[in-house]
Amino acid sequence: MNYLDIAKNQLNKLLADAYGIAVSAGELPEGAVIPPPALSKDVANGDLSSTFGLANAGAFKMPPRNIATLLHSHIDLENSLFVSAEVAGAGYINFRYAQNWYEGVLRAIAAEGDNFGKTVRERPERVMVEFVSANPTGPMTIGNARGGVLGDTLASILEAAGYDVWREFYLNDAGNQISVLGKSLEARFLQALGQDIEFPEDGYHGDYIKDFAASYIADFGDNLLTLSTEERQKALASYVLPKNVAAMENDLARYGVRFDRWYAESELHNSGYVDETIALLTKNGYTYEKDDALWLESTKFGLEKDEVMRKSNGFYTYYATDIAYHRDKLEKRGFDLVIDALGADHHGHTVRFRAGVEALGLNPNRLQFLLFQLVRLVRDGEVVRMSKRTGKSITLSDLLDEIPLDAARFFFGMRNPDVHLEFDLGLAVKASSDNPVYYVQYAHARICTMIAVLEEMGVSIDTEGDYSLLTHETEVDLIRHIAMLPEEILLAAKDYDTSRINRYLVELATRYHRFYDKCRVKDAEPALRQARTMLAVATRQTLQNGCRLLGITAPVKM
RNA sequence: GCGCUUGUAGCUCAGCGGAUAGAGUGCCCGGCUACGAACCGGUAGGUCGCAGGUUCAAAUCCUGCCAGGCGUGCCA
Repeated sequence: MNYLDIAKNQLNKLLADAYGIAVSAGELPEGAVIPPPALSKDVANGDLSSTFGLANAGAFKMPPRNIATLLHSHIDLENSLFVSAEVAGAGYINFRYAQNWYEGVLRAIAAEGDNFGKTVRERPERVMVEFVSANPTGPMTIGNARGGVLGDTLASILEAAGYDVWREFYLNDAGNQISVLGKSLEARFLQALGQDIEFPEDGYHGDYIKDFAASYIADFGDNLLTLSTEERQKALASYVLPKNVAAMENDLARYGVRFDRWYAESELHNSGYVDETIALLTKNGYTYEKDDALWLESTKFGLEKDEVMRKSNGFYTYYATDIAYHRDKLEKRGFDLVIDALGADHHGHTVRFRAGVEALGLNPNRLQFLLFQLVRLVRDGEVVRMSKRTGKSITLSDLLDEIPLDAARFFFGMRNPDVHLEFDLGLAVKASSDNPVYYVQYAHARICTMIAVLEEMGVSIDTEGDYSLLTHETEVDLIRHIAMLPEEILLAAKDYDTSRINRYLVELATRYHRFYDKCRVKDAEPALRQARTMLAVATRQTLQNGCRLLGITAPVKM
């Protein structure tokens, strides 16, 4: 249950009713706007507040405080979730939750358990999140790591927000990069066999190419020497591709990321779906031929220039294939919404993809993007570019060798996607208070130990308490914060900003630590002890539900 | 040049139309005979990049500048 939302809705109605009375009494003119009630930043100003007076000052030509006072005189809090309403400041009306609101929150969590925080929709929209989609030509990068966490967590959050979610990895196993891979492998293969071959300038220079060539020779010797260059490159690429895909799958699984499907680009080609899609674009009248190439009139859809679909050498561009892929997602498979998680270095794709979708006659708004900025690794205040151990650029698997999984997932997710992420390697492995992961997990472990002690004393964690005894400011504050989880999930889902949940959990842990510091549980009077125990249980549940969304553990002991 | 994006405390970042701009970290100070001190509390620290504009109200919206990042291939 979203108790914040329930309170806001009720408050809206109370305000509308009061306004109706004021209008019929001739005290206020008609045509007011009733702004949605907002959470007060400062508890001194109550829990929810209305800016009705301020918002209508211009229209009514009355001082805001007078408007607020008039409206306030007609607000009836009888049988509501609020205990008080008062006019304050320049013209605010501030409301305070009544006891039954707090009790409702705690009862809801006890009843909902693992489902607390979720929103249920009658007809869930089908959403695909496509993420990582790293090139299968080499190891995954730190950028892929951030994309992996953001995509996977967004998918989880969308599920919790009531969507039917599908996770997909688009595997670029065709096209130019595969032929570059073949060329690079061939050069390394021949070099390893003693031939003096120049390495292609546009080839993949990483040492992993040498390693693969060596591993091929170890497995099969020099049997490719008799083949044509083309066949040799193909054979080497086909040898490496599945190995690399398996390695990626393995690294991602280690990272807690799994996909419903790895969609191979080659399928789009082999099935003729790319041909068919390009034919459709032509039929829609948006293509033309020039310089032996086939062009899309993308300028008709807001792009600066037209784009090539089929190159003069007869091959499709990535763009043509991507349009087919998005048609497959939206039209063939019928997802209501598709979200592509892209690194900011690919942000140019967003307008191009939308243009392609629109040229197909589909609504481009069904395609959305989670753009994230790149990652800067830092250790001891210095930017880290290379792996200490290997001297090469740091890969996802290097990172996982060094950083605990929970820390990696938390750190990659803890910033708003559109800000550059500074990843502090030193901090991530630190088991202390300044590490936010441990701070959150410590709160959970602390609750677990305390509850174990209480149960030994015979305190039940299955019976309700007299929640009206929870009146200390740290108790009340904790409950208020617990109640916000469903709303936080909805906001994170709406903005594609999963870092809200990271911040929420840190805040929740803070509220719990404060409560723990100020309010003894074990030594309290039995009735109060019972109520506080149930508050701790509710906090534990909320921490668990939040951690599950982020894909991190909530340990019983640390 | 054009497009996207970011500029908030020493550092890393929240806040994105409402009441005195917040947190973590770092500096300094204080708190365990205790259900885990991996915790809590306090002091100090800010022309919210700059300049205009809209509004009862601007860090938040609009415009123009300045600075950083990214994009602008018959690469993907």
